[in-house]
Amino acid sequence: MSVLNLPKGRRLTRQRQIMLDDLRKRRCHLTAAEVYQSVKKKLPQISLGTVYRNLKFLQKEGYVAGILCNPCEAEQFEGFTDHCQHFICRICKKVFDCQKSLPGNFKPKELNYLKAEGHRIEGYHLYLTGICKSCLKKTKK
Amino acid sequence: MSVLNLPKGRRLTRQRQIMLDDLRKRRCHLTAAEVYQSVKKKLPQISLGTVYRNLKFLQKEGYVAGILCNPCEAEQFEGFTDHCQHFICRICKKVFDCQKSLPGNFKPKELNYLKAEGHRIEGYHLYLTGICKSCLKKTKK
DNA sequence: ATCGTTGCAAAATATTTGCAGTTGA
DNA sequence: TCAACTGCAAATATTTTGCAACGAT
Repeated sequence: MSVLNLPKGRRLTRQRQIMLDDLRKRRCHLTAAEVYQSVKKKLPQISLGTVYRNLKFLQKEGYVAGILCNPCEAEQFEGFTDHCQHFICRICKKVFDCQKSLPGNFKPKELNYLKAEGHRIEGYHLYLTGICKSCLKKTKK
Repeated sequence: MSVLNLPKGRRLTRQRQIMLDDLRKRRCHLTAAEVYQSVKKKLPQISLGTVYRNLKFLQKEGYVAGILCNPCEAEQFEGFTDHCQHFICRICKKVFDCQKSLPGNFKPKELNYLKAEGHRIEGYHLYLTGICKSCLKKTKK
């Protein structure tokens, strides 16, 4: 169970709790429709509208990571906001998670520049782009 | 004028040329609708369908950078594929270009890992996330 | 002349929204 | 209690597609 610290007035509903838990547990990138399908198992009554509304809400509050989606078809969500490293094939659109592949996380000290400008940096997403092994093979044929 | 090196059979049309030039000249992130509006100045007859088709085409060929869009509303395109560094405010969705801010480009030697796996890495996008100065001010109120 | 590309318009998808009923704090 | 939510369904917005005409090689 993830803990949410919501601003005064906003409510922690079952729908939000389950959506967030689900996103975090699955550790992958989901479109709104996929989140809907997934969450429906525990909340058969939930509506797509609610999923959209809550994704925006969680995103605004910083609980759900941006959307990402490089050459991906649809907007996607994931349950982590701090940092992520991905490799995305521009041909097949497949996303390879590099979290474990890359030794050590990217900690750019250049961030100090942005901090000095007065922004608050909370995390980052690194998207490496190119062509994956499998698509390279097909191209060469 | 950007030079395109298209695969045999594919054509370099005025529409594609102008779209690419425009995307590169503007050096910013545009939705398909924005590209359409922008390109229309030079090509009043162009249709939205063509813009969508060509964005996908240019993207697949590697001429137009992925889509990006972190906490952005709609899919966005930009004219560079090699590397980009952005800071995105999760509240107002504004995108700050860090290209000039960050001294030196991010050249992760960890990329060797992916190369060893057989993938071809062509570029990267770094998205720093957080809350911008202006939104921070409003929050504190 | 051929065949990839285009504009147009319709179809398919995806996202947002109004509203009346529900529910968390 | 009661304003913040939700489900539902209708309204919008976005993206894709079929097709006949066009145009680059």
